[in-house]
Amino acid sequence: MLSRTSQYAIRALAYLAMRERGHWVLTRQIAAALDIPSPFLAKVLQTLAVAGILESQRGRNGGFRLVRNPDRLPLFDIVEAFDKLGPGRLCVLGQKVCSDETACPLHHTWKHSLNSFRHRLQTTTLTELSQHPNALGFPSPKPIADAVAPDFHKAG
Amino acid sequence: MLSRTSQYAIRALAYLAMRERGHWVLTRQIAAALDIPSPFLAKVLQTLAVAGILESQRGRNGGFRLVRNPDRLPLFDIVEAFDKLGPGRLCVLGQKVCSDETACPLHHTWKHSLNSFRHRLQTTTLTELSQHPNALGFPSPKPIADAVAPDFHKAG
DNA sequence: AGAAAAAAAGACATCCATATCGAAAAGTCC
DNA sequence: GGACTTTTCGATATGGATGTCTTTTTTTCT
Repeated sequence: MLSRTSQYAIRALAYLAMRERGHWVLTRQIAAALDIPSPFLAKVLQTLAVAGILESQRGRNGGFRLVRNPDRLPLFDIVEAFDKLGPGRLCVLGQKVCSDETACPLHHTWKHSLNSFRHRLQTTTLTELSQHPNALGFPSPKPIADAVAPDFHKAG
Repeated sequence: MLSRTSQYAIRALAYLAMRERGHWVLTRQIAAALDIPSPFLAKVLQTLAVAGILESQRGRNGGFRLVRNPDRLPLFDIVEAFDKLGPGRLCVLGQKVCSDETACPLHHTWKHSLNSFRHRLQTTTLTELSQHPNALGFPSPKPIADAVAPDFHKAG
C-alpha cells in the first residue's frame, strides 16, 4: 500500500519534527537512529528536498531540515512525493477500464476504503504523527540522544 | 493491494463461472479471452488447482473446471491462495512492532480500511462477481464465443 | 501401439523497487 | 587557497514478481 520509500520518508520526517529547532541534521544520523540504509535514505531525502518539504545544506555543518512547520504538513503531501494515490489511478482488479461509470465489481468498495485512508493522510499532520508514542517504529524516544555525533553538540 | 497474479485468478475464475456447465476449458482459451499471457496463466490455474478451487484434466479434451459451485466460493478464498491478507500481517508504516497494543500512528485507520475490504472479499461470491457487467475487464461478453477453438464444438 | 493434445514442472529472462558504491559538486573552516 | 565535510549524481547490484520457453508426464483418439 505504502512503498517502503514512503515509509522511510515518513519516519525520517517524524524524527526531524522531534529534533527540529532550525538546525541541520545529517543523513547519517537519521539513518543510524531509524535503522535505514544510509545511501538509500540520502535519495529519499533528496526527493523530499525537490518536493519542497525539506531544504538541504551542503558542506561542513550541512544536512537537512524541514521547510514548513510540521503543523502545516499533512502526511498526504509526504506520501504523494513517492506513491501516486490520486483518485481513479488504480483499479484493484487491474482493469484498464474502471471508472465510476464503467466500474469493476469491486470498484465502489475499494474506492471507499481508499478514500477513507487518503482522508486520514490528508488530515493528519506531521506534528500529530510525531507525537504518537510509536512514531519512529520503536516505543521509546531514548535512542535519539545516543545517535547524536560527538561534535554535534559543539556546533549547536 | 492485490497482486496481478490474484487479479488474473479472479478474472479467470469469473470467466469459468460464466461458461461452466461441468466441461473442461483450456488455459489457452481463457488466456485469449482475457488477454493474459498464456504460460503465466497456466501457473496461476495450477496454483488454484492445488488450492482445491479448480480441478484439472490432462490430455486431449482436458483443461480446467471449477470444483465448487461458484455460489459457495468467496473471493477471499481466491485471493488468499496468492496474497496473504491475514489480520496483523502488515503494518502500513512498515514497522516491526505494530499490534493493537503497540500500534503505529496509522494502525487503527489502516486496520479499519483493511477489515472493510477483507469483509467485502469474504462476503462476495464468485457468482456475484461474474454477474457484474464488467466482471472480465471489458463491458461485453461477446469475445467469449470468438475465443472458442473450432474443434471444441465438435467435442461438446 | 502410436500420434496428438494438454497439464505439470522446471529452467531461464525481464522488470521494477530496493539497495549499494563511487565520483563530482558545493559549502565550511582553517 | 586548501583540507574537509556533506549533498548530489550516476552507475551498478540484488531480490521478488512477472513473463517466456522447453521438456516431461498423462490422457485421449485413431
